[in-house]
Amino acid sequence: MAQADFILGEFKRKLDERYRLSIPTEFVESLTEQGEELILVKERPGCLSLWNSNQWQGKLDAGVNLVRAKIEAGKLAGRVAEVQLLGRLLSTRQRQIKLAAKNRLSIPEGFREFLKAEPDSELMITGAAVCVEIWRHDAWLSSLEENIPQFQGLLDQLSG
Amino acid sequence: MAQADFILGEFKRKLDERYRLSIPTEFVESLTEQGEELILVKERPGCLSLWNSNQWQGKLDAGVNLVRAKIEAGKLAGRVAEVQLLGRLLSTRQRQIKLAAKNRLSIPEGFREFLKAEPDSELMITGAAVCVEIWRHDAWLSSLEENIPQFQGLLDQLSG
DNA sequence: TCTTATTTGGGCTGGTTTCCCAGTTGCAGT
DNA sequence: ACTGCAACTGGGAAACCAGCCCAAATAAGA
Repeated sequence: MAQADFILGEFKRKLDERYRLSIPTEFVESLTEQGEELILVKERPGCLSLWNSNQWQGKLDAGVNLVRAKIEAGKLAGRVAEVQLLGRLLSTRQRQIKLAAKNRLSIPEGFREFLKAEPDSELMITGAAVCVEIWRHDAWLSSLEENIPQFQGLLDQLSG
Repeated sequence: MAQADFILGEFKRKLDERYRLSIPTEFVESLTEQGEELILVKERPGCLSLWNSNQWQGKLDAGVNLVRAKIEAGKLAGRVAEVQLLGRLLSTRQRQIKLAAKNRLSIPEGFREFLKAEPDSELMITGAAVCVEIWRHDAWLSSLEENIPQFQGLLDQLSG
């Protein structure tokens, strides 16, 4: 996996009647070595994201460990309900998956409802720099409309 | 590539049934050394622009590379969502491509819809000083009608 | 007019993507 | 525990598409 490079590009794919779709080889190669597991995540509505395990763990562990440490230190004693919620979200939000032959991903129950994609519908698979995202087509369009104008500002902000 | 010279001229070309068209040698030579990659960009409706990678770098990649470097250094760990958004926008807006033999460009899926050009339709390929643009014929005409009157003013403004 | 270069059209091939079928697993009801 | 239904998995086959190449047609130049 070429860690340094951004994952970029967009592809249209069709969900088959068994809720499976094939991920472009290009993306699979930038995400993972052959055979490795991937992490499928519910990050934003109308979209599922696909991460390299290690990268995702790094991103997640950083935050979770902090919380854990705080709990140990008794600093979150009064906020048990919130910690519980966090735990609940951690449970449903992500799942380890493995691609089948021909880079085929079968979207698990639970993630289907979240994506709200019907069998036979068109999906957009796009590179999002650090991960790959699978969008319901209409959600993709509206997300673009909303965010394209901010492009330059965002770039300035991140690079500045 | 003659960096100093403006790229000028216009040519009519036909999109074949496989969404391919040949770029005039003259343009290819001013854009790039043989074999180099080019950047295809959705900049304005009805039109795709074709840039030299390095020149595009000046406009944009400089910033993008900065972001990339920052990520490597772990400086954007807390702003992954923004990086993702940036990646998403980069994915749809631009794409690295390579010309096939005979300077033939095949317009990728995704850019076809943006250009809204049917197979067998007429396209205008025009020099735009710093890049080459590929216009749907009708979009070209209306863009001309709109902008020609401003020519003198623009020239004065830029030279003054 | 003849030669050369450019543009356009189409064939072929190998890799992707989609479709289809069969075996398997898991669950529920009897 | 057995049976039947439904969902999931896997693999093969067909369809599709992009890239590579060649050849005809057209334009340009000598």
